[in-house]
Amino acid sequence: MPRVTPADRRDRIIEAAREEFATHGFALARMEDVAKRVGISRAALYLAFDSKEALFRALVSEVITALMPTLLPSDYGTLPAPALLRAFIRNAMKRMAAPDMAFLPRLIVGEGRNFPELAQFYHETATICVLGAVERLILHGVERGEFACVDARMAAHGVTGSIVHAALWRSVFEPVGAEPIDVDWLAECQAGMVLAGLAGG
Amino acid sequence: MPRVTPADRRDRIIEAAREEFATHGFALARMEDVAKRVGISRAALYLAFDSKEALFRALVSEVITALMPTLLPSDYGTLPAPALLRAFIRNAMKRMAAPDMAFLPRLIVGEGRNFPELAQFYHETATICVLGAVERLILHGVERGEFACVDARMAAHGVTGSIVHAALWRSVFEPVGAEPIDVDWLAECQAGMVLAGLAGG
Amino acid sequence: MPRVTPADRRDRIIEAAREEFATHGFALARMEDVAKRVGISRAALYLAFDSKEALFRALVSEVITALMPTLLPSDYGTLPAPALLRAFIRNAMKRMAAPDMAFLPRLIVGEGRNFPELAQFYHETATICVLGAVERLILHGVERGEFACVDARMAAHGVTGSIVHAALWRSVFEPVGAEPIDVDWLAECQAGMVLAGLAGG
Amino acid sequence: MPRVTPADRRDRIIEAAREEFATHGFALARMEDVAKRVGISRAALYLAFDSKEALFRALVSEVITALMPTLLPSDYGTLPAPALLRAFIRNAMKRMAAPDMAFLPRLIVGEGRNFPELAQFYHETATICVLGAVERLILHGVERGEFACVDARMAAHGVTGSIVHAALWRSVFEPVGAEPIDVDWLAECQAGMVLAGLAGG
DNA sequence: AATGAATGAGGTTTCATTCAT
DNA sequence: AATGAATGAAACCTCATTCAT
Repeated sequence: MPRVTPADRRDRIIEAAREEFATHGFALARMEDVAKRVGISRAALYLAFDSKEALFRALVSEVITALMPTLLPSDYGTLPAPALLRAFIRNAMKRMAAPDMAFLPRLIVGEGRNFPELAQFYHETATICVLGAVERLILHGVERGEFACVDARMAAHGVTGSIVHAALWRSVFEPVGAEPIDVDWLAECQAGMVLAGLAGG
Repeated sequence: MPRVTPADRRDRIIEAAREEFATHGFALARMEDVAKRVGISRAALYLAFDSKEALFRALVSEVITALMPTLLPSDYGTLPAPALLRAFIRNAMKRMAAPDMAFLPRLIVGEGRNFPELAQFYHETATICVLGAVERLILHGVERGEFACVDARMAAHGVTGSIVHAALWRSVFEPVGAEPIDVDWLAECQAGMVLAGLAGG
Repeated sequence: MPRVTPADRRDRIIEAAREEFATHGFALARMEDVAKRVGISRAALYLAFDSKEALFRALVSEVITALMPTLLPSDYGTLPAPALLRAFIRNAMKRMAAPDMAFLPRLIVGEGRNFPELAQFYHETATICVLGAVERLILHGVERGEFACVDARMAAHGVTGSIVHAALWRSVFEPVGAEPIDVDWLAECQAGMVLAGLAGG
Repeated sequence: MPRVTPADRRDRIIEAAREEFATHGFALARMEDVAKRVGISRAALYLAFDSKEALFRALVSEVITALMPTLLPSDYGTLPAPALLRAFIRNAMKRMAAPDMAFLPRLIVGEGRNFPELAQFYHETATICVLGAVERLILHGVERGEFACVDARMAAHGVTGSIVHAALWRSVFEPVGAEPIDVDWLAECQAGMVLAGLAGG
């Protein structure tokens, strides 16, 4: 039983890749820097991944896969829809804006044109999924008479948009001097606005 | 009287650069492709711009500069604040999501780490400016009793966030198969939600 | 009768070329800088000279041609050979080490490999000529019994070597901090040494 | 135990660089030609040296460093000063005029303006050092009554000048048809002249 | 499994030179 | 006669990737 399993090695490489790709983007990240960060040789990277692209894809996939379960509300029934929605917004915004996650939308946005299948994967796995969950949550509230009848899809866009906005703000603008936002408070305000919009007339 | 003035040439180069940088990002865009698109030699590019970076900066600056005046509401007094805000959201979202503009936030997000001064310029020139204008618009409405007293800054974040969201959706996800959004209708819904949130209790 | 004749123009270009080639050497001198120095366009240079090489050749030839008459002793008969030799050394060393001339051996030495015909021209026109003149002067002295019988050629090498040495010292080493030499005094000492060597046993 | 150690490789590159830089000077030498001469790829050069400049600097430094110990007289005491001086001139002139060394002053003179720190290094490490050694040797002879009291510094200039002269002659003018000089004989004659100059009157 | 060494492909940039005006 | 604008031909350098050991 080896001390360092191949899977461990893979994970350590991906961890290093996260830092490098997050900092420099795909094109400007250097395999050498990834290797240095792991403490192995450049050539050893190619024992675990076929190419720079493959590593990038693996990173993005893994991050998305790890992110999703922590994002979605686990249960739609036990709480009133407004409380559920508020909780989701607070949680998701906090998750997405966390330093180890905020780079993801930045990377997807930045490299989407060069890696369409990644953009697609992100879109299908993350965006669609969250969007759908929020939409269902809203429809669920509508059914139960807790929300007025509105275009649930568009309302969901509003929710996800504000979450991504928080992540991008953190990861793109705060490093260049933007006034930091209080994510909890922003979540609170967004939730208030959305809920007001969803409140029956 | 020359057929092609230097300024014309500069503009044509920037136009070509827009396509290339928008498609490939900074690092993967090739000066040769820009030149080909203009129909001139690579060396001729360097008559107008000192370097690839300089061209990129010029492009971004120019787009931001051209964008701003068309984004902001020109007059805060003649209409009721709710109508004004609704009009702003509709107009700005349409502008930002237009095919020739939606690439901008994508580029800023994607290259912000490598060109911090551009991210900063965008942030200070565009984001702050729009954010401030929306905030003032809301405060203006609050003063006139048309809006309830809320955290105007956070509300403004919600507005700008939804605008950027629309642009990114268009420019990042629709090309990889995302369900197209009806920007007008999204604007309508977002405006409804925001206005509901701002409506006095 | 034009204010600026073509010949004037040619001279002004050569003057500018002297500065640029002297400062940067052939390869690193830029035609644009020459043009700027003259106050004309790059293209105008090509009305006067076929190419950068042609300009360089013209410059070197002209400088050599201008230098020679001022270098050689004009008359071998009126003075005793030792006085003549001393006067030659003093004069020639001063001429060659002057700021507007010291660059010449530097250029010849530096570019000789890339411009063999210039090295050859310099060698035949300047070196051989001076060497021969000094040799004849010495032989003249030997004939008149003023000098001992030595290898006049080798003695002449010593004379010209010290002259070139002074020019290179000035132009290569003084700019990087070498202790400045007093050319007059160096000439005096060299002359003393040479004359001692030539003094009959 | 590798067949080719990194140090070997470095040396082979420097050897190749010597040929190319000696032939073409810094600016016109091509890295590709250096690589070809070594029999490796251009990129491999950059494993050993950071840049063309770095390679050039390394070459010059190395040659200077290798040259110096072989140039200076090792012992000032055992021989009469005149014999010592004569031996030094013969040895140094032969060393400097050797085909693998004569290019050095040529390179320093040619590139000194573009690489001032190399000119300075050469001046401080080689020129000053040799000049000083000769000066001390002369003063030593003066103390012992073997030389007349003259300006030892100027006399030393005469000695070093003639040595450089021989190297430049070999490396610049002989390739373009100059009459070859017999270095041994030239050394003999120069030594004779200098010693005559130094001889007490 | 791991790496030091090597490379090929490619990109930016510079500059002498030309040409239409 | 003069030039602004344009270009083609390099040259340096980088880096993902491979391979012998």
